[in-house]
Amino acid sequence: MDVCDTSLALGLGVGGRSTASSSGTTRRRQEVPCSPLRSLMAQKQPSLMLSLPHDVYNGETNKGSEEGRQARPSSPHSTVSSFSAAYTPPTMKKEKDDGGGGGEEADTARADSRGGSYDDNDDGSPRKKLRLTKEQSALLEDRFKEHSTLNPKQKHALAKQLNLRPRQVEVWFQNRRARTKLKQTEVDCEFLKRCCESLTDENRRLHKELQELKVLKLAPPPVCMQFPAATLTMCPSCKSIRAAADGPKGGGGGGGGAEPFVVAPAKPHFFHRFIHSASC
DNA sequence: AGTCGAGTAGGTCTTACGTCA
DNA sequence: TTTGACGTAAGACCTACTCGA
Repeated sequence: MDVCDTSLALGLGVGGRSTASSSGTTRRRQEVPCSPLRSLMAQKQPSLMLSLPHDVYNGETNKGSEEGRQARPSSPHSTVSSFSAAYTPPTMKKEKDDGGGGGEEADTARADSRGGSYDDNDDGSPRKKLRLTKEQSALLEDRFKEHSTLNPKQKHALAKQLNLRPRQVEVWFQNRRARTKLKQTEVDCEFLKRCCESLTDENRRLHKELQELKVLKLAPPPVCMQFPAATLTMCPSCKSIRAAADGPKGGGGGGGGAEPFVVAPAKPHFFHRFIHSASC
């Protein structure tokens, strides 16, 4: 019999998500993309196969997620535009019904009352960058925690509430998603690194054990092995292995008080979280 | 140097519309 | 004339990248 190969395969199947993580099928992702490693981390146990399923994100996807779909204007000629008053591509129609947002574009142009840092100047002078107030940021954060994406209705409502343009809200969410994802990627990367190190150590250890076993195999069998298998019994409670006193053949004079040979319960030498299932 | 609002490029998806068998 | 399939344009929205305050 051959000794099986105990080397560990460390498969880091980093499924290539094409740049178009928007692998197309999704329109509106409702939540922060669930990192492929989330589940792994949840287990707190690296697996031997650290594969990143090709598109976990798409698992969440919602070809059928109608919330976003419904929220979306059903026709190019309908309703809501996410573009701000400041930027309206020539080809685009001005929004007609804007869900009551018709007037809010005017509002939002004067978005900040705290210094007018954001003004739509037609005179060509560069626009100053907006800094959101603490209150605005806090509310946006709250909403982001609830949903990482907004449907147009929510966007307009939030914009109105914050006295911002819908476009600004939209951009904030876009940036927030991007930066959340970036952070998550860094965390995932760190986690994978640790997994890799851990598995490398484990592999090394198993190789060492394998060598030891090979040496043992060449050595004379341990004492317990000198008994015929049929004469060995294991105590169900203490798991001790005993040589049965009255074996089929050799009971002979054993019946008396002859203390049978006792082998201490074997430690599960090979047990390890990584290989437990495999060895069982 | 890091943060963050904003612009842009390029992608997918849906809808409306025209054409054709 | 009607109808279904198909191609296309337009618009909306997304991610990724980038810039600049």
